Amino acid sequence: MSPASHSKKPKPAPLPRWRRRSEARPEEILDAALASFTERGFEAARMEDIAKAAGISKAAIYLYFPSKMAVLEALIEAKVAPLAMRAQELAAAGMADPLMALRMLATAAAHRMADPKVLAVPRLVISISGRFPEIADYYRTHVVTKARAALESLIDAGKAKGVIRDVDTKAATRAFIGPFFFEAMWTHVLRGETALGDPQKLVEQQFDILLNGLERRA
Amino acid sequence: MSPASHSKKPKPAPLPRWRRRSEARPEEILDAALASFTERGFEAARMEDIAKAAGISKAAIYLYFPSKMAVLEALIEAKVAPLAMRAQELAAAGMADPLMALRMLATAAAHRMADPKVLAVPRLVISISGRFPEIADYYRTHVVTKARAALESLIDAGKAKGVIRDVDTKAATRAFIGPFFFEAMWTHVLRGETALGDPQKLVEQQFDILLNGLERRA
Amino acid sequence: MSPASHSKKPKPAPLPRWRRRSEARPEEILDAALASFTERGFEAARMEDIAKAAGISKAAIYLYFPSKMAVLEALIEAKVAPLAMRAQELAAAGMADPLMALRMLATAAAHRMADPKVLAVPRLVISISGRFPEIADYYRTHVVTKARAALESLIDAGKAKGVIRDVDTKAATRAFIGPFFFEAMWTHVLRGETALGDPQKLVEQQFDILLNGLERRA
Amino acid sequence: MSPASHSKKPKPAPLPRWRRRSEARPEEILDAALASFTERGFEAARMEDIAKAAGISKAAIYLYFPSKMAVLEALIEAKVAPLAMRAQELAAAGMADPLMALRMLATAAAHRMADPKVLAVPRLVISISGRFPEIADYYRTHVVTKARAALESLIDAGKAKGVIRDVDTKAATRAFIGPFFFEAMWTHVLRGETALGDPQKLVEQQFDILLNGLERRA
DNA sequence: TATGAATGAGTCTTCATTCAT
DNA sequence: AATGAATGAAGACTCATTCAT
Repeated sequence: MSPASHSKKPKPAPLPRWRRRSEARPEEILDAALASFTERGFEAARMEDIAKAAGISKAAIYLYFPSKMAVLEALIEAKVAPLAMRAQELAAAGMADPLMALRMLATAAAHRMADPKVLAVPRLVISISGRFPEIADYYRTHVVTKARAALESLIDAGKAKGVIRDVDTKAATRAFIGPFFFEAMWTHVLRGETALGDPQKLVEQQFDILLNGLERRA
Repeated sequence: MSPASHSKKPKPAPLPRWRRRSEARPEEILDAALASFTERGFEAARMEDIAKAAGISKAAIYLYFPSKMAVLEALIEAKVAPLAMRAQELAAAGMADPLMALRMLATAAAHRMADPKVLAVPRLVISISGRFPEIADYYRTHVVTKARAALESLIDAGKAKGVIRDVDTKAATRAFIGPFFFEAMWTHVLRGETALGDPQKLVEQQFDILLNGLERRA
Repeated sequence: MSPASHSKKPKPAPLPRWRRRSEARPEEILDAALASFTERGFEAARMEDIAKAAGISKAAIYLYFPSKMAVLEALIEAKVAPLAMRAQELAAAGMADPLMALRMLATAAAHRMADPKVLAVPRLVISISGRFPEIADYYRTHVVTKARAALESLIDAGKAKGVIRDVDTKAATRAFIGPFFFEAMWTHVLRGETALGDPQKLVEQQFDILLNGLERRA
Repeated sequence: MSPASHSKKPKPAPLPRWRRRSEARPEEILDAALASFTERGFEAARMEDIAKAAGISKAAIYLYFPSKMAVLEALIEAKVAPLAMRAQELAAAGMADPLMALRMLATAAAHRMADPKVLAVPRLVISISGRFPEIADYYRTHVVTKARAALESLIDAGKAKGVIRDVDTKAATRAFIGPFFFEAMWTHVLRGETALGDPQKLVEQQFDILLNGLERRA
């Protein structure tokens, strides 16, 4: 799938300065849409609300996107693009000291997770995956797969360097991502109380187990 | 919250065999609804489709549930009740050998996860949590919290017995649940290929890391 | 129109004593229907409510009447029949002393008006007259026209006897009925406070004006 | 009660001529609604019909009124407002010669009664009074009570001036209104034949009795 | 570019009526 | 005679989308 097949992406190139504002419109719409979609779900979100949140009229959305579905697609695409790139950069940068890199990654993730908006897109993807499987595919291919790949390369590097045991790489990836993913869902989706206002603590605890395991050894 | 306020469940006790049918109706409807809700989302699911899937007319649903929302609530409640109980039983049964109990729990979970329907309710809860936070609360309170509690008691038991290191219990719980949850999402929601047709393998790999950690030690 | 063309009027004549009860059914239904129709209007009244009020099941109504409309027709017919007869009796009985007869009629009317149910049928007729003009016609022909005729014959008798001035008979009829009709609407339909708990007082006041006029004469 | 809570009446002041249309809409809708409600009753009237009669689409009604009920309320309110005012004006104007004023009032009423539409609102109120008593209250308070008050002040003025006998004022009011109200119902609701194409004749006859009474005096 | 007005295509929900027992 | 279960048809209301300006 290629989300964002909305045919009217209006960028005729050189526009006078005083029209810059309207160039920002699509993004404003997308932000408003993300908020609405997350809060009420794709179906229940009303174009009118999105418009209001974006500060324009309902009809104006159609100047930028041909349909509600197109807004969704553009939204996913827009929010996804940066992520894939960052994952690869981080992986590359961390080759020298993979354990340290993982720890930094986890710290960064824990900090970002404090912001509920970070989960917005994944939640949205989960909630519409039944109805629009192509979007799930798109998200998997462009985000999750790449993130996993980045992590796997770090882990493999760690194994090569001898600082990581000879574990199953995919399993190690799951072990790394899983707890954070779960905590995020717990906090922001299920609205459970986080034991830890301090993300740093979350990372430490998780890494303690991740690196040393649970079992008491002699 | 008490989801499932469908007021008309008629059970006057001893009905002739050939009328039993109507007693089964609510459950049939709930099953059909779960399928529809998961596949298309709560909003997009049409009562007509649910009815058709349950083999009755649209209007007949309203003999058993006063509204679409009530169907949703009844659904959550019905699917949740058994879970909470099982969690506590398992925990109790495993006090003697907590590590073994955890391993068995993981194995059971891995096996059940092969069935996409197992994720149906959690997915549904995630997808409507924005719109109906009370349902998220209900699910957290009645399912996730109890499952966590059961796991925590096992882990604490392990620590008491000296077979588990002195780790943060909540973190250990996350480390236990997270990877499975993540793998389930990957497979059934994001439709990613599972490397492992064999759930047993998944458990082993995950436990290898969980118990022994990642770090190579001297 | 012939209201009450419901084909299944079930009266096969000689029924065992223990079935008497079911013979009363049609009337109970009609009473319940009148209450419902008056309270909520013909359209808004639900067969289910009528049934409940009559102490039977919804389906049972259809054993006696083929449709909701038929219930309405039977109802009007049933409530109307006695009235026409009484009007003529009263008129006949009053020929000897018409003024006294009118006064007695008014007194009787005033007393009955204390009971809101008396207005039930007229209200019903008014409220459905737009939709079912035949019913309005039926009511006019069988009730109002006959009542007017009875009054007119009394007034004519009074004129013949010389106790009533040579006024327009129809106008006199209006002058007689109008104030009571208006007061009834005011009290029971518009829910206005009656100045008079005492119907007798209403009659006296009205007759004072009716007989003596408003104008002060020398 | 404050019927007519339709929140979206858009009047941002100076609109181009060719858009005035939309300003007239609410009234057009109300007129169409009154016709439909009177003809078929509130429940039986379909929004689609009202829309068609107003020359717009069903959905368009909802641009101006949030619900069918709101249309009803707005309707009552709109039709009621002018009446109350007029009653008071007339009363005030007639203080000098109350008998003449009453006669003129009656004449005006008789003429207006020739138009079936004049009864539309009262009929509507009667037909829904069971279901929506607040509307009956509203109508009583804002129309009937005021009209009565106006008449009563005229009658009291007549008594003060010595041109009207010392009768019960409320009774005199009923005697004045009643016959016209009854005749209107007879003609337009019960579809009875009016003896009088000539409203003037109706007034004369009625006043003959009203002023001089029925009884023959020596 | 921008929008207020308008609508067609739905969806939930209700209810008179029928059916099987 | 009686009823619980079931349904077809209909109606209020919503909303993505289009149109006129």
